[in-house]
Amino acid sequence: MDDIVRLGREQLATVTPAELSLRAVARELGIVSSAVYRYVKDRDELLTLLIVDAYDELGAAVEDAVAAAARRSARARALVACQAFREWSLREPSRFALLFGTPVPGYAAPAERTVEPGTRLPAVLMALLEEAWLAGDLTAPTGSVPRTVRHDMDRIREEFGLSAPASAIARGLGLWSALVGAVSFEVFDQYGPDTLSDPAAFFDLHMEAMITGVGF
Amino acid sequence: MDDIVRLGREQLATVTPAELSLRAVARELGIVSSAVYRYVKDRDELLTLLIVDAYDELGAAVEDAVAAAARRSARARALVACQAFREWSLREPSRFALLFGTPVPGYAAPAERTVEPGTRLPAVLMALLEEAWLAGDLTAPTGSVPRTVRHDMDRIREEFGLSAPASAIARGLGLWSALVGAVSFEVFDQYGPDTLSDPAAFFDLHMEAMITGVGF
DNA sequence: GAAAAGCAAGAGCACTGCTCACATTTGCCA
DNA sequence: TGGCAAATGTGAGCAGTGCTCTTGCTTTTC
Repeated sequence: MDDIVRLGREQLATVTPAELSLRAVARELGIVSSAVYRYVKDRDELLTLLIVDAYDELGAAVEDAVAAAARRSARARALVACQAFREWSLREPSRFALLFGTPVPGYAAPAERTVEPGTRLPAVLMALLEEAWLAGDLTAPTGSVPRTVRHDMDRIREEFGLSAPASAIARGLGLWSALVGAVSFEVFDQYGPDTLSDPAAFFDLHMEAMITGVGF
Repeated sequence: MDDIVRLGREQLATVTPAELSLRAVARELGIVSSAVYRYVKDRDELLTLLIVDAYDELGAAVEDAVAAAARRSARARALVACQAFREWSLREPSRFALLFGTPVPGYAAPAERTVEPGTRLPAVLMALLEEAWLAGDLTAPTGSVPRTVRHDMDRIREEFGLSAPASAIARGLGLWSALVGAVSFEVFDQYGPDTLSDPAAFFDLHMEAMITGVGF
């Protein structure tokens, strides 16, 4: 099992999720293709394993980076988290695609196995937001929040035990999607060719603006 | 040729770009698979055609929406553009994935055919930004812009003939990536299941915040 | 030592992209 | 109208994919 996941992960280094091949895994394992089905029900099953694997590694990378900056401000650590996210993603483009790119065809990730590791990342951002809020370092955004949205944000507050106001949570969620968008642009080469000579600097600038927008 | 593109587009309504099948197109065309190669060099060639097709339709949808709101402020029209982008994407998830999702395996879009239609969208945002700037309705963000980024932004300014300052251009580009990120989250179901009961309201709230952040 | 699991093999099905030699149809020009 | 060349369609074939099923071997368990 470990070998299968490992080989799958290795294959993702050179190949996009959609073309991940069970037969290739079997080949490298020195085993006939059908034998793999002893251990893994499906190609989808392998994908799920790899998704969880990637979420875990990415989550650990971000958490470690944040922990290593423990003495800095919540705002600074939020930027650190974004940078760690970006760096992991650029290092592992295919695994990033697995998590945040086009979902593979008929595959629907089983919620009970992927939601928990998948929330780990936004949870880091939310924890920093909460910390800043409790320390009085977060200025809640002005402007009203629609009732429906407020309701959803309140549910999130409850679920994660947050005391920051709904408007701030909404901004945090926005930051999360913007972060993925920015990284996705880089990994998938969405900026035109040669428009950014120093993508890291642009990313930092953009993310600092986003973080400021959240109220940090 | 038109039939091939049309059938490809229809196929993309039910299937992701990675599993777009030339044979299926041939089948629905009542033609043997190899005959398609008379008209289309490659599967990649068909993908390119569909990409251009999708960019054009999406670009037109956004431009039309903005034009239909011609009497409103630049800021309001920026939100309209974002909403039009979102709506088209939710209506055409596979084509959105074709443009902004995981790039298909070995395929590299030929720049000379896709860059121009692809810049049409950010161009809309930039035009609104420029308009607001010229009207004095745009407050340029404070804070310094790193030299490398400034240089890149200046090149963009020149290319598009913009007079807005580099810092504003950078914010605009950030808005563009954040927009794609937000829509991608919805189309690809990245928010957890049932976290947003009213995604449209959340999107509007988020985008208004982003647009404010740009300085509109 | 025998029965019962666990594991691997290999054939086979339906699908994909793509190539190539061959047949047919079409349109144009003398 | 006849003929010819270009355009178009055919079908077989190669290499690859996911997946299933039957067969056989090996290891564990009783």
